[in-house]
Amino acid sequence: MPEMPEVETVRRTLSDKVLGRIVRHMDILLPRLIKWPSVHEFQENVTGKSICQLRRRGKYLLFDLSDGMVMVVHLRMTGRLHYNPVGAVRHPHTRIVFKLDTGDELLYIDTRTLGTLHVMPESELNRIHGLTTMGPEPLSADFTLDYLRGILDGRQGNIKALLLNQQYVGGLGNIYVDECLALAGIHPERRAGAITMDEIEKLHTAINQVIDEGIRHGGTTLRDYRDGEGASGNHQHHLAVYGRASKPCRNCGTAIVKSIVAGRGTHFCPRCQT
DNA sequence: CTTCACGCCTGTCAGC
DNA sequence: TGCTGACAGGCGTGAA
Repeated sequence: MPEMPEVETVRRTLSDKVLGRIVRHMDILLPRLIKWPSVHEFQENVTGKSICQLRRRGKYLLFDLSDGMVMVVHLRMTGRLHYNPVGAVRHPHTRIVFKLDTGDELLYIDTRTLGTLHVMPESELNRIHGLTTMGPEPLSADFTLDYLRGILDGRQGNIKALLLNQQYVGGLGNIYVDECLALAGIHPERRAGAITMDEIEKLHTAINQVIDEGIRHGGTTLRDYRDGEGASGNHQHHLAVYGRASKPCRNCGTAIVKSIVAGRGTHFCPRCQT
């Protein structure tokens, strides 16, 4: 569900509200979401600490706690973090409640319960494989045109699978990959290594532009996604291809095609993307 | 090494 | 109305 723009929006909408707050108590309603260390240790390591900083890396959210511990949350498909003012009713799919010193709550909500939570010292974050191996993010200084050229060079797989792989580019997911390829005019099944220099430039620009717009629109709400205050995003109104199967391409009017690429539902314009 | 199918979960929707 | 199967924004694992 949430990709980089959504997770970044959650971070922004939550930061002001939780920074400096102390976690007084936790209700872990669904213990199996805690992946490290044990549920008991997790509770001990978080309770009584204040939240000093809220960071994001790719699709991970990192809560820096007052004693150097870091709580790492990944929302996977349907995870949400909501700031819940004192007395407000809890979402029915609330799985973990962080009770703050103000009486307000931070809720971890997750319909499909695929999300993950870890807590560990900063120095041990390498326990989380997906964090350790993550490639540079769009809009970051490391995500250069040369870098993109380098990871495409000689690659036999299709471009869609490559862009979905967090080891190459961190933060892209199924929606934004389709949107990036549409903007760059590249067919999702093109062999990555066969993409021309000219197209790689377009793709590099497209990735940065799509992610930037996604963030500026507060993310894409198709069904489940909400920001830290429970509000929907707006980027769903600006999508070029995702979710628009059989609707006319905004550029040429040809019907958008939906197929399966890299095992995922994939949308593209058969005329504009070659 | 890469690529693919699958499992993890619940909810929704199309088709019958 | 009710049932079944496909599918959904992610990612780790194991097999090929």
